[in-house]
Amino acid sequence: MIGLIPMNETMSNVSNSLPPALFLMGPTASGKTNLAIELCETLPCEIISVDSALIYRGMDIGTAKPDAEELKKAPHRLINILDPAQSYSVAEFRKDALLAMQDITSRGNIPLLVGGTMMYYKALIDGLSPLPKSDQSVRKTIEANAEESGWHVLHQQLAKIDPTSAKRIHPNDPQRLIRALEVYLLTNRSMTDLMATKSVPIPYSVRQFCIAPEDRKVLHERISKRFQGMIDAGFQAEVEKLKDRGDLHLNLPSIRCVGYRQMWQYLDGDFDFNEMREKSVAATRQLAKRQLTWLRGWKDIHLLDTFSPNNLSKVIKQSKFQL
RNA sequence: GCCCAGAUAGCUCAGUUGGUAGAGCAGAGGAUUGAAAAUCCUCGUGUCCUUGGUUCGAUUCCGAGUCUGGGCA
Repeated sequence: MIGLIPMNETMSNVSNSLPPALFLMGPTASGKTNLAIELCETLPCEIISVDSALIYRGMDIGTAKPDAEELKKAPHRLINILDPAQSYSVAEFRKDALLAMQDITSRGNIPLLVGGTMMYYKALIDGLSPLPKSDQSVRKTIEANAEESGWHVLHQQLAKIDPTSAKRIHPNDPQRLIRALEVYLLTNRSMTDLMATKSVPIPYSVRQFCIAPEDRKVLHERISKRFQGMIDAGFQAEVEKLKDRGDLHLNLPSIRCVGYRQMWQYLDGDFDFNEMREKSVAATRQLAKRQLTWLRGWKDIHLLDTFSPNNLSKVIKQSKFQL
């Protein structure tokens, strides 16, 4: 087995006894997938996807999922694991990813985690608190209450049972409000209370890399071109097929994915094709912006030269790690 | 060629009974614990098309011009 030994002081604060793992992060359309596949050609790596959209079967074009040829070259774990009617969670991701990492490590290879879902990385690295999983019926009850008395009243209720969370969560943020109330209804304990404990951090010596754009404009250009490419590749037909099933809708996490939501609304007649295109591209830019917000100030991360991730040796040299 | 309606933020537009203006979208920054490609917070100075006139003062009223729609020839 090949070990990666950190040469850089700032990144060597991990025990040498822990197995290595590589993380490759970056905003959407930055070229993560290509770089990861290249890395696999030279390093004994196996890829684990860190992406909340690639998990869905039948959502290929709009998620920029690696194609069959790429997957043959470099298989990705944690893609195509769910039907679009289902939903995933950060806790399930952490569990699945750790299992996959363990499997890869046990065979003497290095887990290479690639993707842009930053909360998944965060939870994987730092661990999660022992919170209950979501419960649809409880959520329905909460939503019905909100419908009746308004979100502000629910926020006031939260302030009584969990003042710390209420302070943290904005009254206009229904998603987090529901979650905090749900946790209390399911456990009779406040979210703040439960968050006092956290699962152990990741048992790996993690090397984190980021492909960051030197210029936002360049990324915007890539996003726009990529969306046109998706349209040319039959994105509309892909969404039509999902819509024709009849059991999917706009409230599902899958259909809320960037591009899918807008195409769905276009098919509903909410706006014309051009508007759909503009809204989709804008939503993708906004996604990239949020990803960059996570990345800015991310600890122990090494920046890579964005749009020329061509040469593996260069990457390794830049990474300040020695094989 | 004539008539009518427009011309205000990157875009779509509102508005100022004359005291130099504000929404939505886009954009920027931030948050982020089982939906996260989600959800939410904060951020608005721009020759108010040009040019004459009236006025203490015009983006606003009047005239002319330019451009863009629509109608009539």
